[in-house]
Amino acid sequence: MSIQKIARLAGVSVATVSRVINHSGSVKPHNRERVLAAIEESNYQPNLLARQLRTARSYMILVLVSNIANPFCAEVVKGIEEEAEKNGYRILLCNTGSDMARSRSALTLLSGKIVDGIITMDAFSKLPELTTMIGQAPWVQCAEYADEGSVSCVGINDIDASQYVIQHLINRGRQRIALINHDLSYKYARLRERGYNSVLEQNGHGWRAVEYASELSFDAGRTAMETLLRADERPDAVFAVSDTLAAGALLAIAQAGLTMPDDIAVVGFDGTPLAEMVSPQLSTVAQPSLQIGRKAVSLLLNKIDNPDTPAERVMMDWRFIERASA
Amino acid sequence: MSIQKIARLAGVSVATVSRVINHSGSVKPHNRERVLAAIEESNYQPNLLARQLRTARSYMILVLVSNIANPFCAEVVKGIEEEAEKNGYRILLCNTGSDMARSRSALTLLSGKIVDGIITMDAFSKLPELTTMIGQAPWVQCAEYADEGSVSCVGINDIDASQYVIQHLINRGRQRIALINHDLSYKYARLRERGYNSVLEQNGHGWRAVEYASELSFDAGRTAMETLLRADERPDAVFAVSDTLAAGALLAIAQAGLTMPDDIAVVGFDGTPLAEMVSPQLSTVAQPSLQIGRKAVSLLLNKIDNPDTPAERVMMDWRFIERASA
DNA sequence: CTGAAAGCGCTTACAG
DNA sequence: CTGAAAGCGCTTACAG
Repeated sequence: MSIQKIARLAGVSVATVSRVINHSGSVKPHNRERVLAAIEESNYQPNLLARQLRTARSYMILVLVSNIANPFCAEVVKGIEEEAEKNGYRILLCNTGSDMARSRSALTLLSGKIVDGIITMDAFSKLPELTTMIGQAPWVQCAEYADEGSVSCVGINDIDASQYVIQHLINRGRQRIALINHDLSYKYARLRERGYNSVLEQNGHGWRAVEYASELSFDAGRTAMETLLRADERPDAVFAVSDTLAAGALLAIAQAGLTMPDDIAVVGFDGTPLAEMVSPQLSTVAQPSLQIGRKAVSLLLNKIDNPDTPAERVMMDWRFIERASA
Repeated sequence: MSIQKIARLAGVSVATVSRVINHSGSVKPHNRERVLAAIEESNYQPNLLARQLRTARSYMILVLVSNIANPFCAEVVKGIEEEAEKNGYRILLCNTGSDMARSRSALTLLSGKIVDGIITMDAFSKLPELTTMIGQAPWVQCAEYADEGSVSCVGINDIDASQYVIQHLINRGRQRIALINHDLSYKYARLRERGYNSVLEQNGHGWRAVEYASELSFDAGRTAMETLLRADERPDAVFAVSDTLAAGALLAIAQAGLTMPDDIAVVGFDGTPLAEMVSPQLSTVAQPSLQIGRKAVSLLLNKIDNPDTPAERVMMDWRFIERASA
C-alpha cells in the first residue's frame, strides 16, 4: 500500500496526498476529504523508511548503555525516553555490556543514517576507535564527564560529591575508609577516586584501600567487599560508587558477622530505589537521574538542529541522603 | 558520500560496488581491489535506510516493555538483545509505562516498516486497538501467555508455579496466605491468582486477601503490604507476584515491628538478583529470564522468515528457590 | 564478470 | 491550489 495507490483512489496526485499527510501547503477541502477517505478506507500507513531517506531525518536517537540492568542507568534511560517522546523522537537502545564489538555494531546505525544522533553512558577513553566512528555526528555523553573534543556532556560534579561523602565519614570518626570503585576507564570513576584521595590527604589520613569492581553488579560488590574484609586491617567504612555495589558490600559485611554502621559504615551512590530496599538502608549520593536523561536529550536535539553549537558541559545538582548505613 | 561516488572513484558501475559490499555475485579481483580502496579512502558507509527501503527488510525488531526498571524485565531484554545480535538483528526498545499513547506511537514503527517484527512484554487484553494495529505482522508475546489469535508467546506455566508456592506455604503450616498481585489486565496476574485460589480451595482454606499493585515497584509493594497489615486479621504469609513488590512488602513488615519468617513468611517471583539483595533473602520462583528473551527472538525470526508458520506457545521451566524469607 | 536501468515509497522545488 | 518530475541511495533482474 503506497502513496501512489492512495493518489489513484482519491483521484489526485501523489504530491497532494503528501501535502495532506504532512499538513504542508494547502489543499482544497474537497480534495483533502477524498484523500482522507482513501487513507481511511485502505488503512494506509506511510512508509517511514522512504520518508526518512528522502528527508535525511529519522527522528530517532541511539542510546548506548553498558548495563541496562543497573537501576541508575534504567532511570536515566526513562528520562531520555520521556524527553525524546515529547519532541517526537524515538530511541534505539543498545546494551553494550561494555563490549567493543557490540558497540561498534551499534554505531553502524549512526553512520548508516538510521539515527540522527547518539547518547552514550559508557566509557570511551579506552575506545578511541569508537570516538572516530562517531566523528562529527551529534553526540552527548551522559553521566560521564567529557573533557575534550566536540562532545557535550551532562552529569554531576563527581569530585565534589565524593569529597562530601569522605568528609562525612571522617566527621563521624571513621579512621579507615575504603573505596569500592568501578573500572578506571570511566571518567567518573577517576574523578570520584580523586575526591576520595584528596579529602583523606587533606585530613592527614594515610590509610587507603581501593577495590575495583569489574561491573556494577551485586556480585561484584560482594566480591570486592570480601577482599577488603580479608585484609589485615579491616576498614571501618566503605564508600561504593554505586548503590548496586554497595548492596553487595552489605551482604558481605553481614555474612562476616559484622554490624552496620557500628563495625563498618557503608555509603552508596546514585540514590536509586535499591538504596531503600536493602537493610540497613543505604546512605547515598542522589543523582537527578531523570533530569540528567532529559537534559541529555535537549542538548542533543539542539545540536541536531544547530550543528554549529559548541559543546556544552552541564553539571546537575546532587544531594547526600543520610540513612541507617552511615 | 554515496555508492555513486564510490563507483566513479573506482571506475566501475554502482552494481559492482554493491556486489562487493554485499559479497553477492562475483567480481574480478582487480575490480574488487579498486572498490575496496575507494571505500577505504573515502571512508564510505552505506546508507542503511536506502538499503532497507529497497530490500523491504530492516533487521530491526521493536521491543515494547511496560517498565524497563523492573529487574526481571531488564534481564529478559538482555536475552532478547543477545539473541538478536547473534542473528544480525538490532532492537528498538520502547518503555511504554503501560501508556496507551506511547504504545500506539511506538507501533507506527511497525506499520512504517522500520522494524520487521515486534516482541511485547505488556498487557494487551485492555488494548484491542493495539492488537489491531499490529495486525498480521510477526509478533511474539514474552512472559505473558497469549491464548488466542496468531500471536506466539513464550513464558512459564504461571498456574503451576503459583500453586507450588501456595502449597509450600500451606505445608509450612501457614493459615492466612495473602496475595499481592499485579493489575489483572495482565494474563499472568490472572493465572497466578487462579493458582492461588485453587490450592487454597483444595486444602479447605477459606481465608483470602488479595491486594493489587498499580505497578511493579517497591513503593507499590510496600503500600499493598501496609494495607494487608491494617486488616483485622493479619496474614501469616504473603505471596507477591514480583520480587520488587516482595521487597516493598519486606520493608512494610519490618517497619510494623514484625519478624520474618516467624510472624509472616514472604515469597517473591522472578528470581532476580534483587531477591538476594534484601534481607531476609527472598524465597522466590526463578524464571529463566535470559532464555525467555532468547526464545522470543528465535520464535519471531522464524515467523519473519516463514510468515505461514502457525503461532507457537512455549512454556519454559521454572524452579522454586528457598531462602530465609519463607 | 559487468553495466544500464528500473524501482523501493516517499518529498519538494518548479511551473502552471 | 495542483501535478509532473526529479531525486534520496540503494539492490537486482536482465542483457551482454
